[in-house]
Amino acid sequence: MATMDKASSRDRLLDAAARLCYRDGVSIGVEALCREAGVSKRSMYQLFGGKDEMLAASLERRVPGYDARLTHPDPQAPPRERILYVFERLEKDSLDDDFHGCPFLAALVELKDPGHPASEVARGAKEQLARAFRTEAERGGARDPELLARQLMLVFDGAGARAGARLEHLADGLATATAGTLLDAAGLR
Amino acid sequence: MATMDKASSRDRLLDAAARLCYRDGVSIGVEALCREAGVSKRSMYQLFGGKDEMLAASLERRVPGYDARLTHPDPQAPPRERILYVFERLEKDSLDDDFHGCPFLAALVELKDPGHPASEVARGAKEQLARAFRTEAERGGARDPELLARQLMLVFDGAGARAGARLEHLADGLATATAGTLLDAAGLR
DNA sequence: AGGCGAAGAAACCGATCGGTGTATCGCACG
DNA sequence: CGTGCGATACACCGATCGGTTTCTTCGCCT
Repeated sequence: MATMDKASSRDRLLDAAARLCYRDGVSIGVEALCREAGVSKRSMYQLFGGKDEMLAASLERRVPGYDARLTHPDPQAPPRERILYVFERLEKDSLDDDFHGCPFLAALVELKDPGHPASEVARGAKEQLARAFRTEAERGGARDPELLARQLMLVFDGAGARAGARLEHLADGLATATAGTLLDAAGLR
Repeated sequence: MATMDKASSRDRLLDAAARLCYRDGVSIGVEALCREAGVSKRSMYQLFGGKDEMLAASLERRVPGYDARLTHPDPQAPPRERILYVFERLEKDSLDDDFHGCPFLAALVELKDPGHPASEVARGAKEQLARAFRTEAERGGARDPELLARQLMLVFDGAGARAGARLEHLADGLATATAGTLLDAAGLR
């Protein structure tokens, strides 16, 4: 069923939404989204019920890949390495010309409504990264794992936002160095 | 000239733009802006030439007050105190129900175009704060003042964005503590 | 008092917004 | 071979977008 040219209408729609919303912001029109996906507006509304729901679904779909991209390939690697890997990845990604920061934070900033379905998805995604930091901080014997995780999130989101807004170039390892300083101070071996 | 009910049309327009854009985002309509300011669209276009220019002017107008608000009242205070004062202010401001983070960073995130007149103003405002950090870092004898200033900006913008997006509560001094750790590591006396 | 310019109100422009209604098409299934 | 459903194309809805035009009103200056 569905026009399976390559992917389902639903998937093409979610991909188009992810790409265009990331590039142009969530204010992008439904018409443009559907045109890009090669799907009729009618199908879009039947599949998702509205722009807000589709936006939320689109963000949700990005979560696993986003997390995987930031996760050190070796689960046994030392906590410090696994944490710093996240910042190294961020720095590498930020070199891309079409890098615009964390898509979840951007969505939260753009739709200022915390009750928006997409906002809740985005919040969940950010909490997931914070939890990952916390877990590694505990594993590494940090003095205050929760505090360290929150500090790392400040640096991660600050670096992402600033690099995305072209306020900062992370090429010299600024984010990694800053995270490393915080790890040192937290006694993370 | 002008209806000087209280302030000039120009000033009322800039204030309305600052308030509404901060609360609802820069996608707010020109109509709503003018209605709020009690100024006709005609006058708006005569005064500023377009929405983009008015938005830029509105942001520019906020710069001095924004800087003043973050600046320690005593210019002779120790650099460490003057730097930490910025983060204390941020934390206090973030408690406000209608806090939505740094208006300049938000504008940069929302209008993704770095060439937008308002984006350039916003970039200037952020550079000004970075310079202030750098100056204090030098005064305090930090090991690498430029690096420290950039690190502090990561924390400042990360904290502002996350608190504004309701991802974090800074009430416990998270930002100040993080900044303090970085100051320690930089050897800032 | 007369007149001039600045500002306001409101209609208007084409385009787009999110969202629907309708009629057609194509394909799988009975 | 139908039949029915899912997807499409496309017109359409009222509202709003940024921006312009017209007309009127009002305040100030000579």
